[in-house]
Amino acid sequence: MMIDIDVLLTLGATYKKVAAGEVIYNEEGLCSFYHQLVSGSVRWVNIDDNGSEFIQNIIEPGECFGEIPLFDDGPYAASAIADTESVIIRLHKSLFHQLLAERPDIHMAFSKIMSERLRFKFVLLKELAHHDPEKTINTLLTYLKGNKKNVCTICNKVKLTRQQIANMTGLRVETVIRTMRHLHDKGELVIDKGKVYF
Amino acid sequence: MMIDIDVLLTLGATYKKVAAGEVIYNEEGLCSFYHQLVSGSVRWVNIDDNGSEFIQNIIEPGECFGEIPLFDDGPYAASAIADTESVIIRLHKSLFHQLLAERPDIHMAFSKIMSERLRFKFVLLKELAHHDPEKTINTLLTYLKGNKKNVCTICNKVKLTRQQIANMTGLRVETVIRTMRHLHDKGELVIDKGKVYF
DNA sequence: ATTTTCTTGTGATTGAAATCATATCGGGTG
DNA sequence: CACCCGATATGATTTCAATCACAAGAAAAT
Repeated sequence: MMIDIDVLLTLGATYKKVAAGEVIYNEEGLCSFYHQLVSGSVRWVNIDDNGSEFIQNIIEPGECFGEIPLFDDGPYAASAIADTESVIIRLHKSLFHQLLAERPDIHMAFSKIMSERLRFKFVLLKELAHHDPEKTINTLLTYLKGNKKNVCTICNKVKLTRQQIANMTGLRVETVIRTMRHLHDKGELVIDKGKVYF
Repeated sequence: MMIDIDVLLTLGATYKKVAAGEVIYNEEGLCSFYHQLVSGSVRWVNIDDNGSEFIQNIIEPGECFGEIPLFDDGPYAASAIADTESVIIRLHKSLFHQLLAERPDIHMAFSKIMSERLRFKFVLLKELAHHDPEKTINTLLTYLKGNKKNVCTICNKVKLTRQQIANMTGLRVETVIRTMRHLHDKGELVIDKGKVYF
């Protein structure tokens, strides 16, 4: 859990319900709110001219998102789109800064989150630069597993569609499918009803 | 300038001189210090099994580096190597945290730096995923120019070797050379004595 | 229940960057 | 000054992911 919901509500944060597929904010837009996901699923994506998506992050309940412009005052670095019907809680930027000033412990927790996200980018960037699909996918899945991100609530394994893996790595679906078959043959993962469990 | 040097010295920070090529700390190593570059140049790199380097960042005087593990308590995400003879100033991790607690303004400035670095990773990651060398190089150089990073002190243009660009983008030198010749022919940059000015 | 859409799946072809080879240039060093 | 090394330069070849084409299964929408 990022920031306690009661704390946010006390300061005047408001709930917002978004439908599946709804755009919460757009890349390049200006930012006036701190966002935290209460329930559902939100993906953080860059969409290019041909409509293809690069997934920067898949946000789970309790996590914040869109935090970059809260500090550097630039535009949003990526769009946020609801994967499923979701509830988010929003706090106005100025109140958010007030909160950080009053609660150094929350500010520190925030710095930790930013560090973790930066570390994830370091890892993935290094891996993408190597142009080795098998290593890239393996590193991504291992990282997610180690950080309990995008894990199936029932079986405790990382659960992503191959399309999502493709969109997180810049590889094509076909390449991901073929590469994962390799990993599957080596017994490093389970494919059940088409879905990947790592 | 990141943190005022006098503030650091008052808290007990110490100077350290490193020779060109010297490794300041190694990837995967544990972190006990806040690092800030006083003079010289430091590159922040991942080195793979075959010895090829991926440059995460080229640090200039006044900037901090190696800050990720200060917050998430993991190992260093990359190695720091001095490009030229450099002077760094180091503050013990515990004292650094004490400083942040005492000086919310410094903590906030730090959050801003982290945001900017995270944003840079977002931009580059999205670009690498597209597999378009010309766009990747153009985006990298435009970003650096916009943020006045790695800019020539005399002519105010971004100044990098093509090898460095290759190491920052995961492209091969030959590809960068060929691509930049294109950009040069289009008049978008200047090549002088082999060096690139954008 | 049926249509539509998204995802998986697989083979054939292509294209662009990686790789290999080799040479030259320029800065720094002993 | 001569030497060396890193960076630039360029052509030839290779390789492997992208692309194309097409099919079928699963899930969501109507």
